[in-house]
Amino acid sequence: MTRARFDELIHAPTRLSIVALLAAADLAEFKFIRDSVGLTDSALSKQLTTLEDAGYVEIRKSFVGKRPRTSARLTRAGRAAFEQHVAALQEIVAKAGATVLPQ
Amino acid sequence: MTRARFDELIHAPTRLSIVALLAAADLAEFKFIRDSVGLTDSALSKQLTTLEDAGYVEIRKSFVGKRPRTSARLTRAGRAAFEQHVAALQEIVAKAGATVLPQ
DNA sequence: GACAGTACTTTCCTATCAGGAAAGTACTGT
DNA sequence: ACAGTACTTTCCTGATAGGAAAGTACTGTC
Repeated sequence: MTRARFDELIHAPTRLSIVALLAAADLAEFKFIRDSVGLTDSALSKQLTTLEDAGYVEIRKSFVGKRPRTSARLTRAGRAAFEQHVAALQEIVAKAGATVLPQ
Repeated sequence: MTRARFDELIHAPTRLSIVALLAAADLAEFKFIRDSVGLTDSALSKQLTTLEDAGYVEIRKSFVGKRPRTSARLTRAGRAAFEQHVAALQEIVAKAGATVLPQ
């Protein structure tokens, strides 16, 4: 069972979207994330750096043909932090009459 | 079924705690909330005002003997907003492999 | 009657943070 | 040479949170 730990870094709305997206998508491209969460390039770049600095996200630079392509994926720590945060939300919310269950 | 609507006002960590507490407790006293969420008087007072201004919380001033006592409770709108926000969290999180279910 | 105490509320201030715009980097393609 | 792609970094602004302290309005005590 994943223990509950509220994570302010993950909780922030845009980062929650990003992390949940990465948790679902495994590996996601910069533009796909940007469009999914509705940010500008600069804003997403900074959020990804924040997540990378926290050790939650790994940034992969590769080439598609000759064009650079940046992708992101959750690290093991990032996935654990996300799961723990969801568990923390569950604890908060469960008392109020709803449940957050890991599948 | 409650429709999903992400609510930034409710999402902020301390207000999420306050609203979830009120959703569970029905009517809660100032000091109880303050100690539960770990805020100073001033910080809690401001958060309650914010929630009241949003129409999510009703502040009740009463007397216990001669001493003033402030209590808070969710309004119907506040409860609905909380439930919709939980549903929005479910939508975000569900894609990632977990579920938020209303009970 | 002055002063301490209770129960908050409001004001003041600081620190943080988020996001857009614009400029910068590095390379590709015409 | 110049435009374009794909970001990254810098600059700036606006919003917010929270503590400290002062303010308000009573109550209770010496």
